[in-house]
Amino acid sequence: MATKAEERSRERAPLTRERILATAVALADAGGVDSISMRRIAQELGVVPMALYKHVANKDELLDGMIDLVVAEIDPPPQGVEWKTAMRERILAARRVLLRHPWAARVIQSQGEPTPTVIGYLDSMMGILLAAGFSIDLMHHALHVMGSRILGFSQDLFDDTDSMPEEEAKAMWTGLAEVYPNLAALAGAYFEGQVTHDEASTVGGACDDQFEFEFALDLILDGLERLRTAEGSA
Amino acid sequence: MATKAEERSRERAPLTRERILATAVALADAGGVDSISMRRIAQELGVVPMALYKHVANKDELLDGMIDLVVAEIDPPPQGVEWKTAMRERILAARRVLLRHPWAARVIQSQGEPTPTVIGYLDSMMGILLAAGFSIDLMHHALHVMGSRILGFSQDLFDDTDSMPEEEAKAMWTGLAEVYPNLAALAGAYFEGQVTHDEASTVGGACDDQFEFEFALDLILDGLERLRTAEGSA
DNA sequence: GAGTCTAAGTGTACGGCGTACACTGTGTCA
DNA sequence: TGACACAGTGTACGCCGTACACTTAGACTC
Repeated sequence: MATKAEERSRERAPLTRERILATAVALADAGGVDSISMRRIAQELGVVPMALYKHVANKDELLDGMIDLVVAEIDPPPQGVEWKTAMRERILAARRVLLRHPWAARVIQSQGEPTPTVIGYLDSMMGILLAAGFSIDLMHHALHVMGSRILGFSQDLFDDTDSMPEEEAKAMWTGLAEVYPNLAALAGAYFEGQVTHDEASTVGGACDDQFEFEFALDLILDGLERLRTAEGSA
Repeated sequence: MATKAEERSRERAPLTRERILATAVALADAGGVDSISMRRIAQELGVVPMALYKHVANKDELLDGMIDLVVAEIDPPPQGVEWKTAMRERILAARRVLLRHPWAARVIQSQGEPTPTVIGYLDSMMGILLAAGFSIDLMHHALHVMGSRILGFSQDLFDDTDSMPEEEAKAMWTGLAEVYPNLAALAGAYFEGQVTHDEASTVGGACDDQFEFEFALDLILDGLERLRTAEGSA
């Protein structure tokens, strides 16, 4: 009967939780979060929707599984460097992963409870702080200060004018500027080339996300470092 | 014919965009974000679902309208105080509003473009910074640093053990602590009463959200103040 | 008044969703 | 050989947002 099984597996690999999750992630990478539906995933796997439920309890659990897959991609923290560098590198590693899976930030936020994998990640972050001599109290505050940034994203309220034709971006900014005086200042500076950001900004966008992310990250890390040394000397 | 109109209005006020939005907000306040569906809102108003579409383009626009209603509740910034105080107060005012409408943070984040009302709010925040002598560049960075916190929330990854029976909370923490060594430290401190937070913590929760929010806010504001004065002297 | 025009509210219907539940088929082991 | 477990199927239900064609009622003109 091996023949039949082989034939079967040649025409279609058996369904597994892993295959389902991988397919779901690929689908989300390609088409955004809206393209993950149980029906769509099943179709991609050449299977009837209800088949998925033999390997995954429900959609919520599937989303958790997808998050785990993504978080597992984050490189471990570098060893033998001071805490600030370790934390900085790890967070930027997380950011790189989340940029590869742009849907993940939103899904992580909209899921209620963090998955064990996420908790494990947080735990290792706590480890870095405690090893550096942070008190438990300050470590606790530190996590709250960093908030979501610790996972490599910081849902901004404004995407600025990413990937918009220059002409259109200009029209938008000046349109807005008529109503909002302070936004006008920002827009003006942008079109004078006055706002530069150290590097040449990404493809003409008004705002280099990566620069802003690191700027904020460093401000926060420096603030925490000051508190840590103050705590140590007290 | 006034009689008939009066009779009609006695039995049911005419449908308006305002009435729809107010009902939607009330519904969300009462039952969370999942209880806002076009059908549910219509039912609440004693009207057929499609009637809503005469006053609201689609569900997305309805959500935008709800956000506007909420953002409009935020008190204006105090006048005649230094920038840090003004910003702090305004952000805490925003937080108070968002605590009254717990669904709003999630909705604001999941809507793509910010509404004009939100942009107006951000613009007034920019005004505070510019008036305090921030350069346009630093003002821009500052907004990114504050991120969502500027609107009074900071989607945390962990809700700690809010509103959970003490017994259950303890079991959860110690259960987690077996697998996650650093979390164990936090749990230990909590149950020894070692982590105190200045005030008595809210109804026995491990973690006083308000305290954490203000701690993070102040750390960030202090960091920005340092950058501002450094910039001024350069 | 009679007739027309407009806009508010209705009713029906479509294609999507997650998933409950009863089924079929196939491989394993007694 | 027959019992059993379990992967995958098929059908169906009750939600969802909303397109589109309709009735109805008030306002406005002649």
